[in-house]
Amino acid sequence: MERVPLVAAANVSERLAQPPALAISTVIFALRPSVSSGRPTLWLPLVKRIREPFKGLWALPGGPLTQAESLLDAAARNLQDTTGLAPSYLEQLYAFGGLHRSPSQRVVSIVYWALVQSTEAEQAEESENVQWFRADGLQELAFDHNEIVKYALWRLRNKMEYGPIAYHLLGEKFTLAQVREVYEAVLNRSVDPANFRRQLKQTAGIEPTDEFLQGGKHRPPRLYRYSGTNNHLVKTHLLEQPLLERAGPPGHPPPTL
Amino acid sequence: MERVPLVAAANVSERLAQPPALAISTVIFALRPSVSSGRPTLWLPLVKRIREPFKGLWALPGGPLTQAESLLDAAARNLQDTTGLAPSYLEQLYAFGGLHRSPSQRVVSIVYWALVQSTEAEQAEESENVQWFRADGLQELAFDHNEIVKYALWRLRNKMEYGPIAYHLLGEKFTLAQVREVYEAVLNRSVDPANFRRQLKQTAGIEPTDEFLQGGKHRPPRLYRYSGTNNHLVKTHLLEQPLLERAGPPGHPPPTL
DNA sequence: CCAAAAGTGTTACCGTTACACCCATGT
DNA sequence: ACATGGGTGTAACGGTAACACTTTTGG
Repeated sequence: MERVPLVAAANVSERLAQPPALAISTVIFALRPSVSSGRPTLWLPLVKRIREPFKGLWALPGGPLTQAESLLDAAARNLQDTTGLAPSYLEQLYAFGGLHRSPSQRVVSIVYWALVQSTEAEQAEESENVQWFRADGLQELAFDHNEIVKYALWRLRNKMEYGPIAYHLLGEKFTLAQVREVYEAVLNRSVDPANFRRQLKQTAGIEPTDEFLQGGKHRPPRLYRYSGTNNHLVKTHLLEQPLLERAGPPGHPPPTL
Repeated sequence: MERVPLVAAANVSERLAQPPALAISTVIFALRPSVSSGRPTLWLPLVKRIREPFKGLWALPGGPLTQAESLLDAAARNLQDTTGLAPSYLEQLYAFGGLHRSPSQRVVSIVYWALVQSTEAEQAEESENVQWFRADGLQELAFDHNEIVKYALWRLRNKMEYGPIAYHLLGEKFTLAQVREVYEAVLNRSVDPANFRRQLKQTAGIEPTDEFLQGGKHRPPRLYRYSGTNNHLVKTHLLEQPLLERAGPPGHPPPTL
């Protein structure tokens, strides 16, 4: 929400003299069962604009950056404000600073993206002005937010292919099949269960528990736990380059809006 | 409640009311022959601070974001301003927004990183207040700029392992051995010439010319040309996820300063 | 006993790595 | 001729993909 104190009837020269406004927005992903198939799919919460510009359209949660907050804190806070949830993973996506992103004023948005555990996501608040939508096939959003979501999705998919982040969409304990479902949902392709299992077991940070998931129709699968630094929420630390995390910035940063 | 000496006579509440300042900085890489070995190594230009804070220390080139510029334009401009050069590659690195990056004022810096062709880099301007330094083993810099450079280096190295960016450090035409030298210089390890050659030839976007580099002591190597979208300088385009560019955001974003 | 998911074993495939070898040129 | 980097051939290695197979549960 690039809401900015409308600068009343500011004349042009005055507007030019002012620095660009700075806002934080967040793309929040969570898994929810699809209405049709019941299988998990990606959803995200949006906020309805209650004033111009783009009044009535849906937009990413966000707000101005206040003096006392770091960028990360600001992102976490507006995640909390809109959904009532705490992120399981939170990372900077990109800074969007095109000249005409907002018709009324020059705004630079620093956008974060977050993953929320599915167990918590069920309790997420909804209201008249906050609703969840399927991440694919979104309607037209305010500002350049369609592009931003598209880019966030690309990042999520890209990262899921090599990084240990799928767990952040699940609860504390999970079966390997559930992890596989996450991959299939996010990457939108089927994955061989046998090979997938082996790859996961090689991956450090994923530990078997003594528990098994009961209540299924078949052989009860073992539950696992993710023991990677749980603070993936906050300080992704000081530039050690981990083995698995190939990473690198977006091969393609998004259009320079 | 730390006392901040600067900011003239601004009282605290006034400072809190102001939005954080927004600045653009750029980490500019170019290859220059090492003084000792003569082999190419990574260098970058820094600017000496002529006022507080950190007066006398070296810092990344940068400045405030003006109303009329996109983020990318601003980065390109201050690259031009400090070195007199045009970037061959330019990409957003990260937005740094920690609370105490600058002692006097809250500043959010959106940092870009750039590659400059070695042919041009030779003509780069130097002066009392602008000098080039070897990218590794830098002295203490102003602000959090040591961290930023460290992160930019990590990104460069990471990207070089899978992306077609080495060419941006060379001239228009180059031998495969020169490309290999770039890899060796940046990644700091030796690369098998035979295998490297084959990998490059598979890579799309690199085309042989009819010319050969004369004047060497041995068999003249063929010259090649990079025909990838040359606008890698500017619009890295609309989110097509290319095959080679695995990419994904920094596995680890830098410390949230 | 049967269906279906959990979990294991095995093999083919493919890209990378290591390194032996030939080619072309200046001295 | 010979030293040296340019350039090609080839075989071992390692990770992934495909898929047959065994195990364990509920019905």
